[in-house]
Amino acid sequence: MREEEEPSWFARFDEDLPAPDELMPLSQSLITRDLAAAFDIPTHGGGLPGGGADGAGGPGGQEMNGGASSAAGSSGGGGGGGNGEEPARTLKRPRLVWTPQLHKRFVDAVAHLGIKNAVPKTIMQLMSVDGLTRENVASHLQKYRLYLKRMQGLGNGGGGGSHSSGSGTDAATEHLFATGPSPFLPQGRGPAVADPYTAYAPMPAHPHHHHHAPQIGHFHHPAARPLGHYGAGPGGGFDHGFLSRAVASGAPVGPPAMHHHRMVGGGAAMGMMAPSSFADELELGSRGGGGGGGRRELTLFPTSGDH
DNA sequence: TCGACAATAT
DNA sequence: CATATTGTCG
Repeated sequence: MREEEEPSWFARFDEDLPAPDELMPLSQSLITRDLAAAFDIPTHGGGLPGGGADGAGGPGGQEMNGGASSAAGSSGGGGGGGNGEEPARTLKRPRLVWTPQLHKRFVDAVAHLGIKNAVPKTIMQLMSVDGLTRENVASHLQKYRLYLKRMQGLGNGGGGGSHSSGSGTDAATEHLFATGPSPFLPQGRGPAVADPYTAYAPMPAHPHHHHHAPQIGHFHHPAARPLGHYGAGPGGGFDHGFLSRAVASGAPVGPPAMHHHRMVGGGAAMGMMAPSSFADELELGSRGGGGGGGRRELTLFPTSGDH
């Protein structure tokens, strides 16, 4: 029984979630491609991972070819060589690697916003992920919606089937938007929306029909590794994990120069934005149950219907 | 070859 | 802002 539904959710926002655990937005991923690939990034030799040492596994390097990004590269030779400077301008950004963590943030943001405010712009701001642009979110948003739709339309099966069918709503939905109109809603609008949307569920398995390749997950190539809490420096870095914007390592590789958020000119706008807390925890390596061997990692969300 | 993700264009 | 389309990697 839940008694009062206090706005605790956001209260916890600044409380239990600075999560240094995963404060690694895109920088890592972004650089991984262009910069790292081109000249091995100055990961700040210092040792970004502080101790980590966990090898991240190396940048896999996804596209070695020029592909899209290459260009920047300047392959040519000459020119660019030495640039010690960041080609902030005119550089195309590699590609966004939606790592599970990032996705979780995305989902959480959407969940907390409510379908009504779940618009790319707001989501992006709520996420406070550096380098993330509206287009990125928008693109992913549509994918996410499709996924939800798929699940809804199908009644349920989606979830993997494992859980019961039948019943109803997924647990996820429960803590999804339904309750909790954001306290910081723009105009205070927002009486509960209660949208019958489902949320993201970690479906363990899907009859992936064919597909021969082990294609694991999606974080295949990027070095994507949650490690490395960049941020806070030894001196106190950030106040309290508020905005994680600003990449530490020196070079926000990704974002060329977009430091201007344009707030809504309207007025009240949202005086919020600053929560950098989300419950993120990645559960990897599900071993065990499964069984058997069949380790089929799924992509962010299984989009497989059947072709 | 197809499948899927992300970017881009409308 | 949402949707459709294209390109690329897998």
